Amino acid sequence: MADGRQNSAVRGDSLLFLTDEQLRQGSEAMFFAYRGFTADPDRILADLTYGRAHHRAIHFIGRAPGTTVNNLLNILGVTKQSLNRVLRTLISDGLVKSQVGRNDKRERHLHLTDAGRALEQELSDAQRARLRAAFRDAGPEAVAGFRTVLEAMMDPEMRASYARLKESGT
Amino acid sequence: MADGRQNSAVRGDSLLFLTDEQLRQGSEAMFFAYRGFTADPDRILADLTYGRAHHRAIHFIGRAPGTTVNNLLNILGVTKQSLNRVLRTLISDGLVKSQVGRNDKRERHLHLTDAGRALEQELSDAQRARLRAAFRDAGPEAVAGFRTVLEAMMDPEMRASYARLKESGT
DNA sequence: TTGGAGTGTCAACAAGGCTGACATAAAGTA
DNA sequence: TACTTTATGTCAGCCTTGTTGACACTCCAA
Repeated sequence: MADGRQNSAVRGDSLLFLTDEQLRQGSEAMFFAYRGFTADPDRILADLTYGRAHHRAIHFIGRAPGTTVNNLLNILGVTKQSLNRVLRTLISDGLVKSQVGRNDKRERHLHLTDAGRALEQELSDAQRARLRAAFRDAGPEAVAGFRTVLEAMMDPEMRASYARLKESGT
Repeated sequence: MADGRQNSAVRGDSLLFLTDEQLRQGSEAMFFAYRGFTADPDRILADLTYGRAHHRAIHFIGRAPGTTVNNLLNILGVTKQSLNRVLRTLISDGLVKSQVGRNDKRERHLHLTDAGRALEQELSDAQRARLRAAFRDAGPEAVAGFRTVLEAMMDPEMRASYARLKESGT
């Protein structure tokens, strides 16, 4: 990929960060970084019978206690069958409890049990340790940029879910 | 959320960007963004019989033509059985060709065929379109920060692979 | 009362990870 | 030369996690 033939490059110095080569490096950075991002929790989960899907369920239940199955479905973007399989094991293993809704008894509200919270903590700690080191090394401005780009990369519905979670955490 | 992005982070000496809440938002941003990142190529691949694993193989073969199986194995971080299954279909479908090494005849050097290059282009274009839009919206400084943080998030071996690819592209 | 929403579950299947075992050819080494 | 190691391929079998399709049940709302 010679820099001469990049059409975005010829428009001016300010757009050099949008060359195909830069974008390709961006994708590769995403690929390698995501590997690192999931590596630590994956190691913990491998010892249990759990996988990444369990981690995601535990994470978002912990983040939004009392959430319904349907809401979780929207956040995770999988089928109810797929989620249900995961929830079933988590419930029967006593990490998650499912409560019939008071207003609408069709809904199930999901909460972590103490054991669930403990595992959530363990997984989050592992993941956060890496992120914390990365953030600290990169510095506040880089972190702000990191989040700006990630947010711009999301699908609109995902961006909305993300924003809702962000608000609920403050 | 009082003032748009809650950037307690922009003050250089403050460590508020390292709070657990900020880190948690960082993980969630990674999760949602990665979904967006893979969504477009996934849609193209779904129509063919291929999956994300095929995309990755095609991408890195296209990026480093003539690479050996072992090298690809290290970059992708999967087992040879897993990679071989993917390569077998790509070769028999005429997207990738495998050549016995000249110096070391045990090695196989992998190249994309014209058809392989065409698919690689189609997939890259889809993925780059989203990345380009995100980069443009976020601006050069944010993109620089994005890459700094991602790089800091990688495992050292991945960072080395990433650096090698980065150099080879310039 | 009926339709539809929210949920759970069964069955079947596919992709793509994994391990283990074994085969082959080529290269390196004692 | 004989032995070992490396690079690769392949078979078999297992797991997780995604998918579709079908069906049942409960309950809300029109």
